[in-house]
Formats: sequence, structure tokens, C-alpha cells
Amino acid sequence: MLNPAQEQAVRSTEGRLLVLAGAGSGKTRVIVHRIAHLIREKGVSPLSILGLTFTNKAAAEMRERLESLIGSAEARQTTLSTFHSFCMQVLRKEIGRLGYTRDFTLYDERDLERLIKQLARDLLGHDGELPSLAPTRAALSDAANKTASGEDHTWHDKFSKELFGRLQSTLRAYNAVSFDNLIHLTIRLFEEHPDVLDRYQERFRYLMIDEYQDTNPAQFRLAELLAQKYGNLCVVGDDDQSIYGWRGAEVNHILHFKADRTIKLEQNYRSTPSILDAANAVIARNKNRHDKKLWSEGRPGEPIEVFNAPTDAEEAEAVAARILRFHEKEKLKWRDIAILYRSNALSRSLELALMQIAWQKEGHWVRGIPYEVFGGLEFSERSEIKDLFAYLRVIANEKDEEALLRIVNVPRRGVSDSFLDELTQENRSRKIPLWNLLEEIASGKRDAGSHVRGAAGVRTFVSLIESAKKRFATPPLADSLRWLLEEMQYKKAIEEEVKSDKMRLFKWENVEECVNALAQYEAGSEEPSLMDFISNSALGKPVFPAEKKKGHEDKVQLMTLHSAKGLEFPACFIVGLEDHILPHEKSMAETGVEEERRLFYVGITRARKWLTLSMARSRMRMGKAQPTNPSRFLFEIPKHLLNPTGHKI
DNA sequence: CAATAAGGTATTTTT
DNA sequence: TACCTTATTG
Repeated sequence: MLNPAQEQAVRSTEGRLLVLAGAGSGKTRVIVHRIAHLIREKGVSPLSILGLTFTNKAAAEMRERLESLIGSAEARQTTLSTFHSFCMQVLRKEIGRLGYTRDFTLYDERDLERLIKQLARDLLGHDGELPSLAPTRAALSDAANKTASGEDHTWHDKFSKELFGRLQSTLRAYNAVSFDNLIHLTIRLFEEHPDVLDRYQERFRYLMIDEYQDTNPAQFRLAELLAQKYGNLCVVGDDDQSIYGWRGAEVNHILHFKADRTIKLEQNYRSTPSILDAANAVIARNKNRHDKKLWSEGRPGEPIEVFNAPTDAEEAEAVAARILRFHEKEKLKWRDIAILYRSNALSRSLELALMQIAWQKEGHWVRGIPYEVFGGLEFSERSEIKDLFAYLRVIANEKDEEALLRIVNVPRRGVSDSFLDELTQENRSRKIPLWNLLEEIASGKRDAGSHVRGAAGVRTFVSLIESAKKRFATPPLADSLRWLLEEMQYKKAIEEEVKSDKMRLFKWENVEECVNALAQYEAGSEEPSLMDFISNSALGKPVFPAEKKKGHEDKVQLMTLHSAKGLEFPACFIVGLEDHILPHEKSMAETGVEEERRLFYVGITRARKWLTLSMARSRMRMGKAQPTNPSRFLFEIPKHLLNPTGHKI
């Protein structure tokens, strides 16, 4: 069943093991079998096993496969979760040691962004130009990683250092934690409290990390801390698929891992030899990597089709036509086909072409091919859901000022922005939480001055939240949420604010979906709590049915090369293969060509049987048609593997 | 204060 | 082109 290399990886249970798992080499299989081997053959308790992944999906898949291998009773006792979920679990228990309370809120990137903007504005005074957010955030994460090195002589260094400090103390005051903090605080917990660390080291004696090439320095540190005592650390990954350098992932972690043993998995069970030859040839140009060469059994397979079209619109039409051909000639399902691109902006023309193409189905003409854009607006990103969650957040943690500010005037209660500005200024100078200030206003302790309407609004809001807090203290939660919706007259608010009938209905359905999700969560959880529900959602666990369904319907899949990692499709299209797009012009200075090449490599290795590469000679950029050049990476594929065709079929 | 107009901007985003 | 943020106006 397992090939020799896989077998070796499974049997190497002690010490530090590096498994270099090429694309499609059965990585998950190895991890799952290794865990099974530890439990069944080595007598290791499942409770001692910790598997860390980057995505909930990977963790879920691992758990599922482990369950079918060794049965769910034992599989459930292992800890298989994302870095962030793991840290969340630890901190919910132990964060008291760091001076936070256990009801802290997890801030997502949006929350954080808003907070940073606001703090940056305060810091600069209202006169200075606000530096754009991207460099500021980059500087912030630098500041986070540098940990007080003295190099802050440039203006921007000082600015970001100060901003970083303020961000941390503000988060503290809000009893909130960012994604990064989740990891950083866990590290701090372990470093400052050796007794706590020891407990976790004793508990988790066998540590495995998936997608190790994506670890950032904090995650690296965390893993090393946990593995320090027993030294059983197995890391699995592929340096050639390291594509998150721009987010702080450090390829050097996998390149320089101090291993007692290294095993390469090079046999591929996914793609045809032709596709692998192309992938190997491309990635071989990279200098900074572990030498590897993927191979697979069988006939070479179909050649890689490559074409260029005069314009991006025609490129998209050609892709749509080819998809139709795959569907009809090869009897592929729509979901067997993926279109991959470097940036989201490229999806537009593809979507248009897929919608417009006409074809015959059972003798009738139909228009359009079903498709799904991966990473479109998430359910939980929709405004009505965010509003609702903001309510839940305030109920669970009234210090959560981001959430508070979002909803004081939702639905409209006459609390104006200027009044809120005044209040936020005051709460900061008096160093009291905004919520307390609102309470003062509601009770008349603090005069609202000219804001008569605003004060009335605050009063209704405060009493709403206060009674909600009491309500939510007794289960079931879903009933409390229904009560809250009734009490705040949210349906009426939506009816008044939203113009189109369709949208109104849609939004209300989403709200109902939210109630269902909470009920479902409550039914399936051992000790349900409001905060846990909110955290799960913030951690990206699929709490809504719409999120669970994703990628399972029979639709052509459109996604970026980044989000394609880990997936596979019988037929793949990689579009927009032009210099400045892939490699992307902006990436060159940052993470360099090698990461862009790896991105292309990831794309190629998603395809099982058919791979089509395309480009447009002219592309719309900022509303203007611009001439383009073919991607330099195209020339790195050996010619004999390519089958150049016209854009028309 | 809200609706509207103009202007600037546009890589990737596991949690 | 299309979006989001900011400035202006009634």
C-alpha cells in the first residue's frame, strides 16, 4: 500500500524527522498512517499526539482519514488543529497568567485594519497625510518580529514602533487578541511560565507539523518550544511550494531544519509524466531549494496545450470553449475543471465568458457554464452578519470597542458620528472603556450636551445590551438570539434601509441562517458558549451551511494560484501567463522571482491529466488596453512537452 | 447629516 | 474598468 519512502516516514517515529513531500506524493496519507502507527504499533496514547496544520480544511481532512483508519474513538483523542485553533485552546485556559481575562475576543484582519487606521490617524494628528496601509502593516509585522532591536532611526521606523506599541495596549484594553497575538501570547505564556510549558510538553510528546514550509518565525518558535523536551518533531512540507513568503513564512525553516533523518517523497500519484516533466523543469531553475524530482508511472499523457489570444476577452472565450469541449468530449464534470490565475482581477473576463457562452444540452440551447469563484465574499463578511456578530461580541465582551462602535447606531438610533467621536476621545483620555462611558450617559451621570437625540439612542442601546447579557446567560443561545433580533427590530431596520426587494429578502435570509448556525453549533457542542461560537467563526471554521457547501457543487472552479495549493483537478487552466502578472511586477522586489516560480509550479502540479496555459497579447489594465509579453516561465518548459494551438478551436 | 461627485487606486490572504 | 475613500453640497 505504502511505497518504500512513505513506509520509512511512517516508521520513523522518534527524534526529528523531515519529510520532503513533493506535490501529490501522498503527504496526508503518510501523516495519517504515521499517527496510526504511533498509536497501534508503538503504543503511544492518542492523547499525546499533536498535529498542527495551517488550514481548518487540512485539519478536518486529517481527522476524517484518521477516523476511517483507526476508528473514531481513538482518532478523536488526538489533537489535530490549526496553529491558531491550538493557541486559542491553550489561551482560553491559561491566558489569566498573562493578565487577560478568558472572555477575550479574537480580532480578524478587518477589525485590526480599522483599529490600525484609527490609531495611525491619532498618532499623526489630523494634518499629516496618512501613509497607505500596506507599508504600515508591513512595518508593524516587522516591529512584531524584531522585538525591540534598536534600529529605529528612520521616520517610518519610529512611527511604526510607536504604532505597534499603541496597537498592543489598545488590544489589551479591548480584551482582544489578533491572529498574530494568538501565537505570540502563547509563546510568551510558555516562556514566562515554564510550569505551563512543561505541562504541555508532557501532554504532547509527539508533534507533527504539516506544510512546514509555510511556518513563520513565531510558529517555528512555538513548535520548537513544545518539542524541546522530548525531541519528537516531525515536519512535513515542500520547499518548492512555499508561496507565502510575503506573509512572513520563512522557507529557511524547511531548508535548514535540523533533522535526525530526512525522507523525500518523490513518487507522484496525481499527474501525468508530461505534466511532471514540465513542473520539474520549471522548478529546477530555483537555486534555493532541496533537490527533488517528481516522477509518476504510466504513459506520458496529453501534451500541455498552450495558446495566446489577441485580447484578454478572447483568451477568456477560448478558455470557456475548451471547458465545453472537455465537458462534452472527455465527459468531465464541471467541478473537475479549474481556472487558475495570479490575481483576482483576472477573474472578471473569465466569469463573463463563462456566463455568456452558449451550448447545447440535451438538444436545447443553453447559455452559461456553472462556475464558482473561490474566495468571493465570505458569508461571514456580509454586512448584516457582521452586525449581528458585533452584537454577540459586545454581549460576550463589552470592552470590544471595534464591535461596539459598529453597532451603537445600528439600527439607526440617532447617535451621530460626531457624538461618537467626542465620546471616543473622552474615553481614551480618561482611560476608561467606551462601554462604561455609554453607561454613564445612559444613567445621566455624564451630560450629553447638545446631543439630545444621541443620548436617547445610547440609552436604548445600553439597556438593550444589558438585558441581552442577562438573556444570553441562560441557554439555549439560539433562543436568546431570536429574542435579540425581535428586541432590536432588526427585520424592520433591514426593511427600512435596504432599497431593493431582492436584497432585503436575501439579507433577512442570511440573518435566519445565522440563527440556524448558532442552533446547530449548540446541538453539536459539548459545552457551548457564545464566545466559543464567535471564536470558531473568527478562526475560519465553517459555521455556516453556505461555507460548508463550498467547492462541493458541480461547478467550474475559479481561484487564484495561492488558493489552489493543496487541491487537484483533472483539468487545469492557468491563464494570464504574462510578464508582470506571473511573475507579478510587484513581487519582484519583495519576495523575488523564485517565489513566483514556485507559484507557477504549484499551478502546474494541480493538474492530473490536462493542463492548458494561456496568455493575452493585450490586456486591459486600469481601463486601458496594454500590450503584454509572454511570461518568462513559459520558456522554461521544454518545447517537446508543449502543444501550441490557436486560441480558436 | 445624508446623498452625491470626484479622485485615487488596484498581488497573493491558510488563520 | 470598478471599487472604495474623501470632499462637497443641499
